[in-house]
Amino acid sequence: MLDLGYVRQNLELVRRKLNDRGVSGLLADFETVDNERRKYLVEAERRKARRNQVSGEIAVLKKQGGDAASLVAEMKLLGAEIDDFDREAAARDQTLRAVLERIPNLPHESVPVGKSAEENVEIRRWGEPRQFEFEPKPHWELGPSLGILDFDRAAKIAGARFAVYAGVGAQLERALANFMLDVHTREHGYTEIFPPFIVNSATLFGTGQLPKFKEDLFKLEGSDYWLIPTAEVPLTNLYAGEVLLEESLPIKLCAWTACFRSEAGSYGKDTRGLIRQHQFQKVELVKLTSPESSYDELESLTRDAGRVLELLGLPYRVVALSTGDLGFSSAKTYDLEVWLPSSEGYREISSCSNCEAFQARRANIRIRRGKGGKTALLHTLNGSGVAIGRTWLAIIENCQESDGSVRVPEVLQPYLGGLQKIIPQTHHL
RNA sequence: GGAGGGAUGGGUGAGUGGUUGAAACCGGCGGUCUUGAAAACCGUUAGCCCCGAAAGGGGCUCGGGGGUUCGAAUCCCUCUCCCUCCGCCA
Repeated sequence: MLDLGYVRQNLELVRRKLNDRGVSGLLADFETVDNERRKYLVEAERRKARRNQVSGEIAVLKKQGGDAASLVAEMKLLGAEIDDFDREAAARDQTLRAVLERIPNLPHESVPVGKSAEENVEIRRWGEPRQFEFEPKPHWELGPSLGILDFDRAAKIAGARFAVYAGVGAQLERALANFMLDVHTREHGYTEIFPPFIVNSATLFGTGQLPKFKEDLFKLEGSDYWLIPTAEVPLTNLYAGEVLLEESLPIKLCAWTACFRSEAGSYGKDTRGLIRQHQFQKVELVKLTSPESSYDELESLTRDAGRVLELLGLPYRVVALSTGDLGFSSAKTYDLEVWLPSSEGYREISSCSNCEAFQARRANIRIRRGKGGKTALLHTLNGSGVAIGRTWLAIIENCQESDGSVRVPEVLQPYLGGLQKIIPQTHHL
Protein backbone atom coordinates (compact mmCIF):
# COMPACT_ATOMS: atom_id res chain seq x y z
CA MET A 1 0.00 0.00 0.00
CA LEU A 2 1.22 3.47 -0.79
CA ASP A 3 1.17 6.25 1.77
CA LEU A 4 -1.90 8.49 1.45
CA GLY A 5 0.14 11.64 2.04
CA TYR A 6 2.71 10.58 -0.54
CA VAL A 7 0.06 9.96 -3.18
CA ARG A 8 -1.57 13.32 -2.39
CA GLN A 9 1.70 15.20 -2.75
CA ASN A 10 2.99 13.30 -5.78
CA LEU A 11 -0.19 12.59 -7.65
CA GLU A 12 1.26 13.14 -11.13
CA LEU A 13 4.41 11.14 -10.44
CA VAL A 14 2.34 8.27 -9.04
CA ARG A 15 0.07 8.33 -12.09
CA ARG A 16 3.06 8.25 -14.41
CA LYS A 17 4.72 5.37 -12.58
CA LEU A 18 1.50 3.38 -12.52
CA ASN A 19 1.15 4.04 -16.19
CA ASP A 20 4.60 2.47 -16.70
CA ARG A 21 3.15 -0.62 -15.06
CA GLY A 22 0.20 -0.56 -17.41
CA VAL A 23 -2.20 0.59 -14.73
CA SER A 24 -4.36 3.63 -15.31
CA GLY A 25 -7.61 5.17 -14.16
CA LEU A 26 -7.28 4.08 -10.53
CA LEU A 27 -6.61 7.61 -9.35
CA ALA A 28 -9.19 9.35 -11.54
CA ASP A 29 -11.21 11.11 -8.79
CA PHE A 30 -8.60 10.88 -6.10
CA GLU A 31 -8.27 14.64 -5.67
CA THR A 32 -12.01 15.27 -5.47
CA VAL A 33 -12.69 12.54 -2.94
CA ASP A 34 -9.62 13.43 -0.92
CA ASN A 35 -10.66 17.09 -0.71
CA GLU A 36 -14.20 16.17 0.26
CA ARG A 37 -12.91 13.82 2.91
CA ARG A 38 -10.86 16.54 4.52
CA LYS A 39 -13.68 19.06 4.28
CA TYR A 40 -16.06 16.81 6.23
CA LEU A 41 -13.34 15.75 8.62
CA VAL A 42 -12.59 19.36 9.54
CA GLU A 43 -16.30 20.04 10.11
CA ALA A 44 -16.66 17.00 12.34
CA GLU A 45 -13.49 17.63 14.29
CA ARG A 46 -14.33 21.28 14.93
CA ARG A 47 -17.60 20.15 16.55
CA LYS A 48 -15.88 17.39 18.49
CA ALA A 49 -13.48 19.93 19.95
CA ARG A 50 -16.47 21.98 21.11
CA ARG A 51 -18.14 18.90 22.55
CA ASN A 52 -15.04 17.89 24.49
CA GLN A 53 -14.77 21.37 25.93
CA VAL A 54 -18.44 21.52 26.97
CA SER A 55 -18.33 18.01 28.40
CA GLY A 56 -15.67 19.23 30.81
CA GLU A 57 -17.84 22.20 31.73
CA ILE A 58 -20.82 19.92 32.37
CA ALA A 59 -18.71 17.76 34.64
CA VAL A 60 -17.64 20.79 36.67
CA LEU A 61 -21.19 22.17 36.80
CA LYS A 62 -22.61 18.87 38.04
CA LYS A 63 -19.91 18.53 40.64
CA GLN A 64 -20.91 21.95 41.95
CA GLY A 65 -24.58 20.96 41.90
CA GLY A 66 -25.47 23.36 39.07
CA ASP A 67 -27.97 22.89 36.27
CA ALA A 68 -26.46 21.68 33.02
CA ALA A 69 -29.72 20.98 31.19
CA SER A 70 -29.31 23.63 28.49
CA LEU A 71 -25.74 22.58 27.76
CA VAL A 72 -26.76 18.93 27.56
CA ALA A 73 -29.52 19.84 25.12
CA GLU A 74 -27.07 21.79 22.98
CA MET A 75 -24.68 18.85 22.95
CA LYS A 76 -27.42 16.54 21.85
CA LEU A 77 -27.92 18.62 18.72
CA LEU A 78 -24.20 18.92 18.17
CA GLY A 79 -23.89 15.16 18.47
CA ALA A 80 -26.32 14.67 15.61
CA GLU A 81 -24.30 17.04 13.42
CA ILE A 82 -21.11 15.22 14.29
CA ASP A 83 -22.72 11.94 13.25
CA ASP A 84 -23.65 13.40 9.88
CA PHE A 85 -20.20 14.79 9.13
CA ASP A 86 -18.52 11.65 10.43
CA ARG A 87 -20.62 9.56 8.09
CA GLU A 88 -19.74 11.70 5.07
CA ALA A 89 -16.05 11.67 5.93
CA ALA A 90 -16.01 7.93 6.59
CA ALA A 91 -17.62 7.21 3.21
CA ARG A 92 -14.85 9.17 1.43
CA ASP A 93 -12.23 7.57 3.61
CA GLN A 94 -13.45 4.14 2.66
CA THR A 95 -13.38 5.04 -1.03
CA LEU A 96 -9.80 6.25 -0.75
CA ARG A 97 -8.75 3.17 1.22
CA ALA A 98 -10.28 0.87 -1.35
CA VAL A 99 -8.31 2.66 -4.07
CA LEU A 100 -5.05 2.69 -2.11
CA GLU A 101 -5.37 -0.99 -1.25
CA ARG A 102 -5.60 -1.89 -4.91
CA ILE A 103 -2.78 0.29 -6.21
CA PRO A 104 0.35 -1.75 -6.93
CA ASN A 105 3.76 -0.68 -5.70
CA LEU A 106 5.66 1.91 -7.67
CA PRO A 107 8.61 0.59 -9.70
CA HIS A 108 12.09 1.59 -8.55
CA GLU A 109 13.90 3.97 -10.89
CA SER A 110 16.31 1.20 -11.95
CA VAL A 111 13.50 -1.00 -13.28
CA PRO A 112 13.45 -1.18 -17.09
CA VAL A 113 10.28 0.42 -18.48
CA GLY A 114 8.32 -1.99 -20.62
CA LYS A 115 4.86 -3.37 -21.28
CA SER A 116 5.43 -7.06 -20.64
CA ALA A 117 7.90 -9.88 -20.04
CA GLU A 118 9.15 -9.21 -23.59
CA GLU A 119 10.95 -6.17 -22.26
CA ASN A 120 12.62 -7.87 -19.31
CA VAL A 121 16.37 -7.32 -19.34
CA GLU A 122 18.89 -10.12 -18.98
CA ILE A 123 21.41 -9.28 -16.28
CA ARG A 124 23.76 -12.26 -16.32
CA ARG A 125 24.07 -15.94 -17.19
CA TRP A 126 25.65 -18.80 -15.35
CA GLY A 127 26.59 -22.12 -16.95
CA GLU A 128 26.26 -23.42 -20.47
CA PRO A 129 23.15 -25.26 -21.67
CA ARG A 130 24.23 -28.80 -22.44
CA GLN A 131 24.48 -30.02 -26.01
CA PHE A 132 22.70 -33.38 -26.16
CA GLU A 133 24.05 -36.06 -28.46
CA PHE A 134 20.57 -37.59 -28.39
CA GLU A 135 17.01 -36.25 -28.34
CA PRO A 136 16.38 -35.27 -24.69
CA LYS A 137 13.01 -36.24 -23.28
CA PRO A 138 10.72 -33.90 -21.36
CA HIS A 139 10.33 -34.71 -17.67
CA TRP A 140 6.65 -35.64 -18.09
CA GLU A 141 7.86 -38.59 -20.15
CA LEU A 142 11.04 -39.37 -18.24
CA GLY A 143 9.43 -39.22 -14.80
CA PRO A 144 6.68 -41.75 -15.48
CA SER A 145 9.02 -44.03 -17.45
CA LEU A 146 11.44 -44.05 -14.49
CA GLY A 147 8.51 -44.84 -12.22
CA ILE A 148 9.14 -41.79 -10.03
CA LEU A 149 6.30 -39.52 -11.17
CA ASP A 150 2.62 -40.28 -11.72
CA PHE A 151 0.16 -37.74 -13.11
CA ASP A 152 -2.66 -40.18 -13.86
CA ARG A 153 -3.14 -41.38 -10.32
CA ALA A 154 -2.74 -37.81 -9.06
CA ALA A 155 -5.60 -36.81 -11.33
CA LYS A 156 -7.67 -39.67 -9.93
CA ILE A 157 -7.27 -38.73 -6.29
CA ALA A 158 -7.19 -34.94 -6.69
CA GLY A 159 -7.51 -33.64 -10.24
CA ALA A 160 -5.61 -31.87 -12.93
CA ARG A 161 -2.44 -30.00 -12.01
CA PHE A 162 -1.42 -32.37 -9.25
CA ALA A 163 1.43 -34.85 -9.18
CA VAL A 164 2.38 -37.93 -7.20
CA TYR A 165 6.07 -38.52 -6.62
CA ALA A 166 7.14 -42.07 -5.85
CA GLY A 167 10.24 -43.87 -4.67
CA VAL A 168 13.41 -42.00 -5.62
CA GLY A 169 11.17 -39.30 -7.07
CA ALA A 170 9.71 -38.60 -3.64
CA GLN A 171 13.16 -38.85 -2.07
CA LEU A 172 14.58 -36.39 -4.58
CA GLU A 173 11.89 -33.89 -3.65
CA ARG A 174 12.79 -34.31 0.02
CA ALA A 175 16.53 -34.21 -0.68
CA LEU A 176 16.20 -30.93 -2.55
CA ALA A 177 14.28 -29.37 0.34
CA ASN A 178 16.94 -30.39 2.84
CA PHE A 179 19.77 -29.36 0.55
CA MET A 180 18.35 -25.89 -0.06
CA LEU A 181 17.58 -25.30 3.61
CA ASP A 182 21.10 -26.35 4.53
CA VAL A 183 22.68 -24.01 1.99
CA HIS A 184 20.70 -21.02 3.20
CA THR A 185 20.97 -21.67 6.92
CA ARG A 186 24.60 -22.81 6.99
CA GLU A 187 26.16 -20.73 4.22
CA HIS A 188 23.93 -17.68 3.94
CA GLY A 189 22.88 -17.05 7.52
CA TYR A 190 19.10 -17.44 7.24
CA THR A 191 17.05 -18.64 10.19
CA GLU A 192 14.90 -21.64 9.40
CA ILE A 193 11.20 -21.26 10.14
CA PHE A 194 8.44 -23.81 9.86
CA PRO A 195 5.21 -21.83 9.60
CA PRO A 196 1.56 -22.80 9.26
CA PHE A 197 0.46 -23.54 5.68
CA ILE A 198 -2.88 -21.93 6.52
CA VAL A 199 -3.26 -18.24 7.32
CA ASN A 200 -6.08 -15.73 7.90
CA SER A 201 -7.15 -12.94 5.58
CA ALA A 202 -5.41 -10.19 7.58
CA THR A 203 -2.13 -11.94 6.87
CA LEU A 204 -2.87 -12.19 3.16
CA PHE A 205 -3.74 -8.50 3.17
CA GLY A 206 -0.38 -7.72 4.73
CA THR A 207 1.65 -9.13 1.85
CA GLY A 208 -0.77 -7.87 -0.82
CA GLN A 209 -2.55 -11.05 -2.00
CA LEU A 210 -5.83 -9.68 -0.65
CA PRO A 211 -8.13 -8.02 -1.45
CA LYS A 212 -7.24 -7.97 -5.12
CA PHE A 213 -6.13 -11.51 -5.92
CA LYS A 214 -8.44 -13.78 -3.97
CA GLU A 215 -9.29 -15.78 -7.05
CA ASP A 216 -5.68 -17.01 -7.14
CA LEU A 217 -6.03 -18.55 -3.68
CA PHE A 218 -7.65 -21.58 -2.11
CA LYS A 219 -10.02 -20.70 0.71
CA LEU A 220 -11.24 -23.20 3.27
CA GLU A 221 -15.00 -23.29 3.34
CA GLY A 222 -16.84 -21.77 6.27
CA SER A 223 -13.80 -20.12 7.80
CA ASP A 224 -11.33 -17.30 7.42
CA TYR A 225 -8.61 -19.82 6.60
CA TRP A 226 -6.68 -19.75 3.35
CA LEU A 227 -3.95 -22.02 2.01
CA ILE A 228 -0.71 -20.11 1.59
CA PRO A 229 0.34 -19.43 -2.02
CA THR A 230 3.94 -18.93 -0.85
CA ALA A 231 5.84 -18.92 2.44
CA GLU A 232 6.43 -15.23 1.84
CA VAL A 233 2.99 -14.72 3.36
CA PRO A 234 3.49 -16.30 6.80
CA LEU A 235 7.18 -15.30 7.02
CA THR A 236 6.76 -11.62 6.23
CA ASN A 237 3.71 -11.32 8.48
CA LEU A 238 5.51 -12.94 11.40
CA TYR A 239 6.30 -9.44 12.62
CA ALA A 240 3.01 -7.76 11.67
CA GLY A 241 2.08 -4.97 14.06
CA GLU A 242 5.44 -5.07 15.80
CA VAL A 243 8.07 -2.43 16.41
CA LEU A 244 11.52 -3.96 16.01
CA LEU A 245 14.88 -2.62 17.10
CA GLU A 246 16.86 -1.33 14.16
CA GLU A 247 19.92 -3.23 15.42
CA SER A 248 18.09 -6.51 14.91
CA LEU A 249 18.07 -5.96 11.13
CA PRO A 250 18.50 -7.49 8.71
CA ILE A 251 16.23 -10.35 9.72
CA LYS A 252 16.82 -13.24 7.31
CA LEU A 253 14.34 -16.11 7.29
CA CYS A 254 13.93 -19.19 5.17
CA ALA A 255 11.26 -21.85 5.16
CA TRP A 256 10.27 -24.95 3.31
CA THR A 257 6.53 -25.09 2.69
CA ALA A 258 3.98 -26.41 0.30
CA CYS A 259 2.39 -23.64 -1.75
CA PHE A 260 -1.15 -23.71 -3.07
CA ARG A 261 -2.40 -21.77 -6.07
CA SER A 262 -5.73 -21.98 -7.81
CA GLU A 263 -4.09 -21.05 -11.13
CA ALA A 264 -7.38 -19.52 -12.21
CA GLY A 265 -6.92 -17.91 -15.58
CA SER A 266 -4.03 -20.11 -16.59
CA TYR A 267 -6.15 -22.62 -18.48
CA GLY A 268 -4.24 -24.15 -21.33
CA LYS A 269 -0.91 -22.78 -20.06
CA ASP A 270 1.79 -25.27 -19.11
CA THR A 271 -0.72 -28.09 -18.90
CA ARG A 272 1.94 -30.75 -19.26
CA GLY A 273 4.27 -31.69 -16.47
CA LEU A 274 5.25 -30.14 -13.21
CA ILE A 275 5.69 -26.54 -14.29
CA ARG A 276 2.31 -25.24 -13.09
CA GLN A 277 0.70 -27.17 -10.25
CA HIS A 278 -1.98 -26.43 -7.66
CA GLN A 279 0.43 -27.60 -4.99
CA PHE A 280 4.18 -27.30 -5.13
CA GLN A 281 6.94 -27.10 -2.60
CA LYS A 282 9.34 -24.25 -2.28
CA VAL A 283 12.10 -23.00 -0.03
CA GLU A 284 11.46 -19.31 0.44
CA LEU A 285 13.80 -16.53 1.52
CA VAL A 286 12.48 -13.44 3.31
CA LYS A 287 14.42 -10.44 4.55
CA LEU A 288 13.35 -7.54 6.72
CA THR A 289 15.82 -4.71 6.26
CA SER A 290 16.40 -1.04 6.88
CA PRO A 291 15.17 1.26 4.09
CA GLU A 292 18.76 2.23 3.30
CA SER A 293 20.06 -1.28 2.67
CA SER A 294 17.16 -2.99 0.93
CA TYR A 295 18.58 -2.76 -2.60
CA ASP A 296 21.93 -4.18 -1.53
CA GLU A 297 20.02 -6.91 0.25
CA LEU A 298 18.06 -7.64 -2.93
CA GLU A 299 21.33 -8.23 -4.78
CA SER A 300 22.62 -10.63 -2.13
CA LEU A 301 19.26 -12.40 -1.85
CA THR A 302 19.30 -12.98 -5.59
CA ARG A 303 22.85 -14.35 -5.37
CA ASP A 304 21.79 -16.60 -2.45
CA ALA A 305 19.06 -18.10 -4.61
CA GLY A 306 21.38 -18.47 -7.60
CA ARG A 307 23.94 -20.27 -5.47
CA VAL A 308 21.53 -23.21 -5.14
CA LEU A 309 21.39 -23.65 -8.90
CA GLU A 310 25.15 -23.27 -9.24
CA LEU A 311 25.80 -25.98 -6.67
CA LEU A 312 23.41 -28.23 -8.56
CA GLY A 313 25.14 -27.39 -11.85
CA LEU A 314 21.97 -26.09 -13.47
CA PRO A 315 22.51 -23.35 -16.08
CA TYR A 316 20.43 -20.26 -15.41
CA ARG A 317 20.16 -16.58 -16.11
CA VAL A 318 19.03 -13.59 -14.11
CA VAL A 319 16.58 -11.13 -15.65
CA ALA A 320 15.32 -7.82 -14.32
CA LEU A 321 11.56 -7.68 -14.75
CA SER A 322 10.28 -4.69 -16.69
CA THR A 323 7.67 -2.36 -15.20
CA GLY A 324 4.89 -4.20 -17.03
CA ASP A 325 5.85 -7.61 -15.62
CA LEU A 326 6.28 -6.60 -11.99
CA GLY A 327 4.19 -8.27 -9.28
CA PHE A 328 1.67 -6.25 -7.29
CA SER A 329 3.78 -5.64 -4.16
CA SER A 330 7.19 -5.38 -5.78
CA ALA A 331 9.25 -2.28 -6.53
CA LYS A 332 11.93 -4.33 -8.25
CA THR A 333 12.19 -7.99 -9.15
CA TYR A 334 14.90 -10.27 -10.49
CA ASP A 335 13.76 -13.59 -11.87
CA LEU A 336 16.08 -16.57 -11.94
CA GLU A 337 15.40 -18.68 -15.01
CA VAL A 338 16.74 -22.20 -15.30
CA TRP A 339 17.57 -23.85 -18.59
CA LEU A 340 15.02 -26.50 -19.59
CA PRO A 341 15.78 -28.76 -22.54
CA SER A 342 12.04 -29.48 -22.99
CA SER A 343 11.38 -25.76 -23.51
CA GLU A 344 14.68 -25.15 -25.28
CA GLY A 345 14.79 -22.04 -23.18
CA TYR A 346 14.97 -20.54 -19.75
CA ARG A 347 12.01 -20.86 -17.35
CA GLU A 348 11.36 -19.02 -14.09
CA ILE A 349 12.50 -20.92 -11.03
CA SER A 350 12.81 -18.04 -8.58
CA SER A 351 11.50 -14.52 -8.24
CA CYS A 352 13.37 -12.14 -5.94
CA SER A 353 11.67 -8.89 -5.03
CA ASN A 354 12.17 -5.79 -2.99
CA CYS A 355 8.78 -4.59 -1.79
CA GLU A 356 10.28 -1.58 0.00
CA ALA A 357 7.73 -0.34 2.57
CA PHE A 358 4.70 -1.51 0.55
CA GLN A 359 4.05 -4.63 2.62
CA ALA A 360 5.41 -3.15 5.83
CA ARG A 361 2.78 -0.42 5.62
CA ARG A 362 -0.02 -2.93 5.03
CA ALA A 363 1.20 -5.23 7.81
CA ASN A 364 2.38 -2.37 10.05
CA ILE A 365 5.93 -3.60 10.61
CA ARG A 366 8.15 -0.90 12.00
CA ILE A 367 11.55 -0.27 13.48
CA ARG A 368 12.54 2.15 16.19
CA ARG A 369 15.31 4.26 14.83
CA GLY A 370 18.11 6.29 16.28
CA LYS A 371 18.38 7.86 19.68
CA GLY A 372 15.19 9.88 19.52
CA GLY A 373 13.31 6.62 19.17
CA LYS A 374 11.11 7.53 16.19
CA THR A 375 9.44 4.62 14.44
CA ALA A 376 9.68 4.00 10.70
CA LEU A 377 8.48 1.35 8.31
CA LEU A 378 11.10 -1.21 7.38
CA HIS A 379 11.58 -2.80 3.97
CA THR A 380 10.59 -6.36 3.10
CA LEU A 381 12.13 -8.63 0.48
CA ASN A 382 11.36 -12.13 -0.64
CA GLY A 383 12.58 -14.65 -3.12
CA SER A 384 12.34 -18.31 -3.89
CA GLY A 385 15.43 -20.13 -2.88
CA VAL A 386 14.25 -21.98 -4.99
CA ALA A 387 11.09 -23.67 -6.30
CA ILE A 388 11.56 -27.37 -5.64
CA GLY A 389 9.25 -28.90 -8.24
CA ARG A 390 10.89 -26.92 -11.00
CA THR A 391 14.33 -27.83 -9.70
CA TRP A 392 13.28 -31.47 -9.64
CA LEU A 393 12.24 -31.38 -13.27
CA ALA A 394 15.27 -29.30 -14.27
CA ILE A 395 17.53 -32.01 -12.84
CA ILE A 396 15.58 -34.79 -14.53
CA GLU A 397 15.77 -33.05 -17.87
CA ASN A 398 19.28 -31.59 -17.74
CA CYS A 399 20.97 -34.64 -16.22
CA GLN A 400 19.31 -37.33 -18.33
CA GLU A 401 21.43 -39.85 -20.18
CA SER A 402 20.77 -41.56 -23.48
CA ASP A 403 19.82 -44.80 -21.71
CA GLY A 404 16.95 -43.07 -19.91
CA SER A 405 18.71 -42.78 -16.55
CA VAL A 406 19.40 -39.56 -14.68
CA ARG A 407 22.72 -38.55 -13.16
CA VAL A 408 22.34 -37.25 -9.59
CA PRO A 409 24.22 -33.96 -8.99
CA GLU A 410 27.11 -34.58 -6.62
CA VAL A 411 25.90 -32.23 -3.90
CA LEU A 412 22.64 -34.15 -3.69
CA GLN A 413 24.14 -37.61 -3.43
CA PRO A 414 24.66 -37.44 0.36
CA TYR A 415 20.98 -36.56 0.68
CA LEU A 416 20.04 -39.68 -1.30
CA GLY A 417 22.12 -42.23 0.52
CA GLY A 418 24.96 -41.87 -1.97
CA LEU A 419 22.76 -42.53 -4.99
CA GLN A 420 24.60 -41.51 -8.18
CA LYS A 421 22.12 -42.45 -10.83
CA ILE A 422 18.36 -42.74 -11.05
CA ILE A 423 17.38 -45.81 -13.03
CA PRO A 424 13.94 -47.23 -13.76
CA GLN A 425 12.23 -48.17 -10.49
CA THR A 426 10.91 -51.65 -9.96
CA HIS A 427 8.22 -50.74 -7.42
CA HIS A 428 4.59 -50.93 -8.40
CA LEU A 429 4.16 -47.46 -9.94
C1' G B 1 -17.64 -29.47 22.14
C1' G B 2 -18.80 -27.66 27.68
C1' A B 3 -17.50 -24.17 31.98
C1' G B 4 -14.79 -20.07 33.61
C1' G B 5 -10.90 -16.02 33.39
C1' G B 6 -8.35 -12.44 30.46
C1' A B 7 -6.63 -8.68 26.29
C1' U B 8 -4.42 -1.36 28.63
C1' G B 9 1.69 2.45 25.82
C1' G B 10 8.56 -0.64 23.89
C1' G B 11 7.68 -4.34 28.40
C1' U B 12 5.20 -5.55 33.35
C1' G B 13 0.85 -3.64 35.30
C1' A B 14 -3.04 0.04 37.98
C1' G B 15 -7.45 2.01 36.64
C1' U B 16 -15.70 0.13 36.77
C1' G B 17 -19.12 6.65 33.53
C1' G B 18 -16.48 13.17 33.85
C1' U B 19 -9.74 17.69 33.44
C1' U B 20 -7.09 9.62 32.77
C1' G B 21 -3.91 9.59 26.70
C1' A B 22 -3.91 6.84 30.95
C1' A B 23 -0.64 5.69 37.96
C1' A B 24 3.58 2.88 39.28
C1' C B 25 7.68 -0.01 37.87
C1' C B 26 11.12 -1.78 34.01
C1' G B 27 13.41 -0.48 29.56
C1' G B 28 15.06 3.71 26.15
C1' C B 29 16.99 8.74 25.70
C1' G B 30 19.23 13.38 27.92
C1' G B 31 21.63 15.34 32.22
C1' U B 32 24.13 15.70 37.35
C1' C B 33 28.09 12.96 39.70
C1' U B 34 32.69 10.04 37.85
C1' U B 35 39.39 9.54 34.97
C1' G B 36 35.66 6.13 32.64
C1' A B 37 31.69 2.98 33.87
C1' A B 38 28.17 1.32 37.46
C1' A B 39 25.03 3.02 41.32
C1' A B 40 22.15 7.10 42.92
C1' C B 41 19.41 11.40 41.65
C1' C B 42 16.82 14.89 38.10
C1' G B 43 14.38 15.35 33.52
C1' U B 44 12.27 13.02 29.33
C1' U B 45 9.89 8.96 26.52
C1' A B 46 2.93 6.24 22.30
C1' G B 47 0.85 6.07 17.42
C1' C B 48 -2.19 7.83 13.53
C1' C B 49 -5.04 11.76 11.27
C1' C B 50 -6.53 17.06 10.29
C1' C B 51 -5.73 22.63 10.12
C1' G B 52 -1.34 25.79 9.69
C1' A B 53 4.31 28.73 5.91
C1' A B 54 5.75 28.08 10.88
C1' A B 55 4.87 28.58 15.90
C1' G B 56 1.06 26.18 17.46
C1' G B 57 -3.85 24.13 17.67
C1' G B 58 -7.44 20.18 17.13
C1' G B 59 -9.39 15.05 16.50
C1' C B 60 -9.03 9.72 17.07
C1' U B 61 -6.89 5.44 19.36
C1' C B 62 -6.90 1.25 26.11
C1' G B 63 -7.74 -6.46 21.15
C1' G B 64 -11.58 -5.49 16.41
C1' G B 65 -16.58 -3.85 15.22
C1' G B 66 -21.33 -1.95 16.86
C1' G B 67 -24.50 0.31 20.76
C1' U B 68 -26.12 3.31 25.37
C1' U B 69 -24.78 8.47 27.05
C1' C B 70 -24.05 15.49 26.86
C1' G B 71 -19.58 12.44 27.94
C1' A B 72 -16.94 5.40 27.68
C1' A B 73 -10.52 2.18 29.03
C1' U B 74 -14.79 1.89 32.45
C1' C B 75 -21.85 -0.06 30.94
C1' C B 76 -24.34 -3.34 26.88
C1' C B 77 -23.98 -6.50 22.24
C1' U B 78 -20.80 -9.06 18.95
C1' C B 79 -16.29 -11.01 16.84
C1' U B 80 -11.11 -12.46 17.33
C1' C B 81 -7.15 -14.12 20.16
C1' C B 82 -4.85 -15.94 24.82
C1' C B 83 -5.12 -18.71 29.60
C1' U B 84 -7.35 -22.56 33.18
C1' C B 85 -10.48 -26.94 33.91
C1' C B 86 -13.50 -31.01 31.63
C1' G B 87 -14.46 -33.94 27.13
C1' C B 88 -12.49 -35.60 22.37
C1' C B 89 -8.19 -36.34 19.37
C1' A B 90 -2.82 -37.14 15.60
